[in-house]
Amino acid sequence: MISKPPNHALANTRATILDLAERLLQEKGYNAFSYKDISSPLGIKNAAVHYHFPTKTALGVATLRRYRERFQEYILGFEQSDADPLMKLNGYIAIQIDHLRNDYRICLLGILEAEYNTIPPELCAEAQALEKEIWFWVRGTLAAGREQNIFHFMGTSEDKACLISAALQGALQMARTAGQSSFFAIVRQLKRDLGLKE
Amino acid sequence: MISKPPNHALANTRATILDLAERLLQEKGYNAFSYKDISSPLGIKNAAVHYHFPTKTALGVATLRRYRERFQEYILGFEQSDADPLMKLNGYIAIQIDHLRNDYRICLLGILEAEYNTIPPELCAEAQALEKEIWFWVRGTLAAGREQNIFHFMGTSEDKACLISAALQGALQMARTAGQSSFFAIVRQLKRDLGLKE
DNA sequence: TCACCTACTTACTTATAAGTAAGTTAGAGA
DNA sequence: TCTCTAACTTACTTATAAGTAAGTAGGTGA
Repeated sequence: MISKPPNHALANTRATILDLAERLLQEKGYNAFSYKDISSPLGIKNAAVHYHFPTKTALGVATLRRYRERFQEYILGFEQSDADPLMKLNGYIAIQIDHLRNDYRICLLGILEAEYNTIPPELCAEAQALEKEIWFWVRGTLAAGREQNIFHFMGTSEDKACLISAALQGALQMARTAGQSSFFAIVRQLKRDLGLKE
Repeated sequence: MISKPPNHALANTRATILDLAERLLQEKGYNAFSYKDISSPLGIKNAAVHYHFPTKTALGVATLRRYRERFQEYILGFEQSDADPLMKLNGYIAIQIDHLRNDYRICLLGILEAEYNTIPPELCAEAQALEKEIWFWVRGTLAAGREQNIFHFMGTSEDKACLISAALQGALQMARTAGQSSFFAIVRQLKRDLGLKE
């Protein structure tokens, strides 16, 4: 028989730690959060976090891995439903809006790249992988949308995918100093520059 | 008579500290650099840095202030020479390329916004001011360029200025994981989307 | 020449971080 | 019932950070 996980203070401590770590990364960055920021709100001790994730590096890698898996599931959901490229793009933008509305969180790639020279190499590798995956999917979505006459733009879908990814990443950061309206200004303009109606 | 500054180890320690602080901010961020990162390469002691800048907050604010002043001088230089809007935009892009080529530095606004929830409020205020100044200048440049039939785009110059600022900020960060080519892809696409010839 | 100021150094304090070793407890399986 | 293990806690260690108080050296002005 498969043994059930023992039920202590939390139903699933490991997953709850990852939830918090992800939020802390997006709100404060890798360098600015500590084990105390995780243990204290969960009502456990620092060493309990170390039990699940021996090092901060391991915690960071696990957080990124899970995020990447979620992203893969998300885009797989799009493939299964027959969403058109505009719906896909809007879905991607909706994720960012969700971050914005949740205490001005930013894209994980944003902080990892900003802190790139100070984080463990394992995290750099995860960031590179995530960057590639997102770019690849956006590129494909743009190419399909142009073929279906939904998007209209000059240049390659490769370049356009870089621009849109970078702009949205920058937009979430900019919102912290310039307010949420600047984020929506950027989304508006990105859509105009894809030849979409207002 | 105005007394000359005494000449000790460095010609101008204060300015040298600010130079280093600026570089450290762009390369590692506010949270990831310490007084040792400044004192050690300058061959002085931590306390000497504290002599010039009593707190890290004060050092951060002074660094940002000087950066803002330099930006003002830079755009003033454009007004005095009669540069056209395209030359101005290219000048702005050239600054970013310079950052990129100098050890993948990123825009100061980029790290400050990424670390926004963890830095002293005085620095947040400086970041807001810088953001406003840059946006205002880009907006004006875009509006002038459109009037002179140099730039072509849909929507307001306000929105377009947000997009271009955010995209370039994101582009420098993205280059850290995706390489320098991704930065130049974004610049290419931004120019295409302004109706500029390749 | 003497007192003073600028630009430091020496030698600390306090706080917080990551990480570890050893002990504890509750349930699950044999 | 007994033992084993997962999931912790307690109690540390070590490193590094920001910041400070007191002392010093060398040039300056009266």
